[in-house]
Amino acid sequence: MTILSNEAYFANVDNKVDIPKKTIYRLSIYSRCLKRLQQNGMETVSSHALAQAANVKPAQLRKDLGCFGQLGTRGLGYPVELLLETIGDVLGRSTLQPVILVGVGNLGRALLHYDGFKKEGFEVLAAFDTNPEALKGNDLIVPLMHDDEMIPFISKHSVRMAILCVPAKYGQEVANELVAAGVQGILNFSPTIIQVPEHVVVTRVDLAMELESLSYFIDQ
Amino acid sequence: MTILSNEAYFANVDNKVDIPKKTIYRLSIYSRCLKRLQQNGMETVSSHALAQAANVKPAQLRKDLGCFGQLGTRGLGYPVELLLETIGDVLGRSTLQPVILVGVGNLGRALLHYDGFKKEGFEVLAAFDTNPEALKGNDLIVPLMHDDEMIPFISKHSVRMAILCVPAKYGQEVANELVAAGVQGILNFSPTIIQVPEHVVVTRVDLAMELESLSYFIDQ
DNA sequence: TGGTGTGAAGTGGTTCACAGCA
DNA sequence: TGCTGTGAACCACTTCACACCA
Repeated sequence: MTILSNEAYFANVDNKVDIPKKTIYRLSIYSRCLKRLQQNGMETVSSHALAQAANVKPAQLRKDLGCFGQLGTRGLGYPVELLLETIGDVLGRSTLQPVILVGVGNLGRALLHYDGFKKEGFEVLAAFDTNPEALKGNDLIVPLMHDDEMIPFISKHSVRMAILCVPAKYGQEVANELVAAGVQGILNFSPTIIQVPEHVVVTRVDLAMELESLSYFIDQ
Repeated sequence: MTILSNEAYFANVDNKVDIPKKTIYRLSIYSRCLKRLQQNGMETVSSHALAQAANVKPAQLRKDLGCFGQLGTRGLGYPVELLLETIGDVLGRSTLQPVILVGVGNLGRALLHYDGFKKEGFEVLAAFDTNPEALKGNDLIVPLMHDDEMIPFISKHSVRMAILCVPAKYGQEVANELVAAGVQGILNFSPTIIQVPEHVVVTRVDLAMELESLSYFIDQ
């Protein structure tokens, strides 16, 4: 099993070029910055300028972009348009990725209202909870269903990614169901470590932990 | 300025022993696992068992714990109690850390209801928003105030950490205020890169980005 | 025997520094 | 001259492998 626990990592898959895991992560950042530049009518950027916007070193940016061959022109910089396209291709954002969300507590509900997902190419098809009736009153945008319907739903809609927001003690159990149903990527907000088979990728976002390590790094 | 962008890092501060940044991060995980073990009445754990629970290699766990000197006994394992205490000390969780939250949108509201923070030793003292009146109806547990009151509040209560949930376009602006008021650590949920002075630490949690990179790593 | 502690080797990623092209 | 592309040096962390101890 592979945990991309807030840093991390993966062995590369055959048909893809060998792109460092961290580079992939940064590509998303570059993409954001480039969109802003594009809106401002910029047509080219130097590695220096883009790096500054993304908060990395220029050399790092060039190395990252170097994975895709010759993209820039020396003495000039990189064409914004081309860069955006290339990154989009690599991240596979051409089509809208279907996603489901499990566990409609406070956090789950907030994430359902978060519009950033759709903006970045993900569509939350449905949300699942053990007690959907209790939540009916809320103004949810997506269909809310009972857990029992989850597995057939995943198969039917070929869902490959899930956002997991259930309480810690149900994390593993639900993860097992997700994996059994064919989910290959889990974004885990449950404050627990889940064990999954080799081919499944888990990214953990643990809010309390983020605060905890942050507090260590600030001067005392 | 230092960005602990979901991976992380930092140069170490003088008076502390040299603990790798990633180790700090994992200590939080170990702590979680140990608490569970403690509740189950376990008194000792082997590096193998704890490593498995935390999803790391045994050698890694031992290296991590090795930073604090001799903790375990050969042939037996580590005493759960002692380990928890030691980790608690290192992470500085003896006292309740005061924190504020800025930007009470969907995400901000969800985080205010999230009980994991207090459980891990953080207390959200207050929340700030540009339009607190509009939110008055909601059942918030913490005092909700207007942005204008933020800077004096930070000084008055010696707040050193802030959770930033404002829309992207206000991210930098609010961050500047926070820093000016004396905040040293920012947990940034705004989907934007913020620039801060050297001594301030920023951890970014970008939900859409997490999904994006996750989607890259699942098999196609 | 079982399991820690740890030097040494390995790995992945970052940064440098400079050659080379517009 | 300005800025990219990239080998080589560097660095942080991980993993191995084994000495050593209860």
